[in-house]
Amino acid sequence: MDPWISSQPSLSLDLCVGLPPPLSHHHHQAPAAAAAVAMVKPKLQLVEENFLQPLKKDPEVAALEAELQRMSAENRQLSEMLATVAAKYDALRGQFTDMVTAGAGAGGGGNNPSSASEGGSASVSPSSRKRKSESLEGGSDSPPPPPPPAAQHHLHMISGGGGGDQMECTSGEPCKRIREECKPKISKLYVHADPSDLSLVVKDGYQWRKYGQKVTKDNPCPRAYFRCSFAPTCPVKKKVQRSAEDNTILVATYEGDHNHGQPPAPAQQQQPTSDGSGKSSAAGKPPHAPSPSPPAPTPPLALHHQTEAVAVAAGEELIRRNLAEHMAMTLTRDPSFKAALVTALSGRILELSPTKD
DNA sequence: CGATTTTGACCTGCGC
DNA sequence: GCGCAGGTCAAAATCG
Repeated sequence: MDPWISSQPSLSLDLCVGLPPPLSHHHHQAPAAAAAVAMVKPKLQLVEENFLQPLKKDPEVAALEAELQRMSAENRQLSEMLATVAAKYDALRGQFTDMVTAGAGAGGGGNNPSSASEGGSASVSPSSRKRKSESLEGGSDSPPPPPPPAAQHHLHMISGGGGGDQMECTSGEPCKRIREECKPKISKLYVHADPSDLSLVVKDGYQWRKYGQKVTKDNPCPRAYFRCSFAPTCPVKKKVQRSAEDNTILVATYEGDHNHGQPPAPAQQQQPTSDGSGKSSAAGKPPHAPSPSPPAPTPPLALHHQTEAVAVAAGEELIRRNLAEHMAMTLTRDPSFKAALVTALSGRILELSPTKD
């Protein structure tokens, strides 16, 4: 089992009913899970407020303690269930990793069926972008683009390295080769998204402005084109498209390099805005910033020169976040879990109700 | 009313 | 040269 899971406060199912809430720092670790659990939080707070009041009678205290013990037992049960689920997930993840590794070894770079089309389009776009770059920025020899500091539930991140593995052209076409070399670095993110969520929004901490959408040939799902709107001169572009094979996977392709720091709004809360409207959910724009603290001293710029190993490490972190959110969503969507929770809480509320005596 | 999204038209590169 | 497909533009629509 993944030790990380058991260390996550928001995943330990430690509801702490009746106790001062350990509202600690898990916002930084598993914001999505915290957000999901927040659905039941108001009820908990209601209970807590009553519980923190001076206790009236000893029998009542005894009853509450008994109830607390019962809840604790239930909590332990749920924790065990979670451990089992996590173990199964770990096994599946191992299998998935093996499959990906095997696929990469055989395909030589194309580990995703959709990556063929992505790569194909990427090989076309630079030329058109080149003509633009001639007029816009005078040959920015900016460093290779960074994998953006993704703060969402990413499944996989691949730092494409526009210069690296895509330079396999041996047909001896100098012009083509030069074009390839001028190509901005491309990195891909594989993001797990709710299939019902029709919006092609990948919240990665940056502000994006959508400037186009296109249905591509080999994928019925439209591809959305985004531009970094935080800085007018930022050359970074992003393409987001659902995987043709798995509708729950969003493939985000980043091109270019941010020439600015990360916007102040952290992409921490990834409330699944699965309203399908895709309207007011500005692309990549976090709904609101929970902490008014100023932006960190431009971590993205620091990340720009990270090695691929770091990118992989970030991918691991993202996988964990993804797991956290997925589990939280699964739990909160489980009717039996909700029913049990509501039963326990309503019983407690009735017990503490002033109209009781 | 300004910012953002939508969407059809246009441009460009590539393969045949 | 032609057609196709991807990428971008820009006017209209929409939202806060």
